[in-house]
Amino acid sequence: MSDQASLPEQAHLSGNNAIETLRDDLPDDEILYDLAELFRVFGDSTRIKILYALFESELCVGDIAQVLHMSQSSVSHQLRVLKASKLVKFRREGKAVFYSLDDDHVRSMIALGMEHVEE
Amino acid sequence: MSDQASLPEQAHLSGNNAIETLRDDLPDDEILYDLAELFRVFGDSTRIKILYALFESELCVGDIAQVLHMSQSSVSHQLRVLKASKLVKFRREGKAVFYSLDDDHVRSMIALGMEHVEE
DNA sequence: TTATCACATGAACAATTATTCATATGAAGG
DNA sequence: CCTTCATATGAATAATTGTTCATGTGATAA
Repeated sequence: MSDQASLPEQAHLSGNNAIETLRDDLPDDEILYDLAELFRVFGDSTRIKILYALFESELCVGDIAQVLHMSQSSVSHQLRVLKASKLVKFRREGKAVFYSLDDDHVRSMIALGMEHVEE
Repeated sequence: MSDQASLPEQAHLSGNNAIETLRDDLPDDEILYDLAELFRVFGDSTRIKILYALFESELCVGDIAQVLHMSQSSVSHQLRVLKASKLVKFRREGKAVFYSLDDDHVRSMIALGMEHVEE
């Protein structure tokens, strides 16, 4: 976290305290951390697959596991993460728990990401 | 990666091969991996801060380090990651290297993420 | 060339994390 | 009650990754 030994302190920015101004214009650290955390949740193949599987309809945990060829435990663990970030919601129906995308924000995010990936 | 010992195979999905159909509708694994990887790049506080710092104007490495109170080495390492994902571009001017956002995709992504974070 | 500045990079370490295995919870039916 | 099915969760392990430190590269100026 501390600066390295000898920074030349030679700013290329025009103006004297341009660096401080720029720093003060950044959102609070807490907000930036939450933002990074949100992206981190999307940043895992398994979770992305789960979200994609839920694109068209809600699914229960076992079905997600079968669709993705994954263990029930692993899926459940990741659903927990997705739940914590409010990316999915769920409802109970007997023994089964059905998960679905929480809102259209999720679709928008993935769609935007896809645009970049597909160049 | 292999399935767990004894899945009951009791699909809740209507229809017999609904599971296979859903699986086949998913994008290729490679694409989903790339998508996750893109989000993973956004999923780090340092890189998010760097991108934010570049929102208004291009900056050289040393200035970014000063704005974010980080070591030059750490910034450089992360710029490498951002470069590899085509989120930033750069140009050389004498000894300094100036980085800037590659396109408006980056702004859109961050803006969308912010909407979710700010509830 | 030699010295210095700005940046890049390799290695090592610490911290985070996704999966597996085993077990616990909770609902429905007998 | 007891059993079974569906899901959740805790612990342990392996793999990934961000930072630091030290050093390398490339450009400018004397």
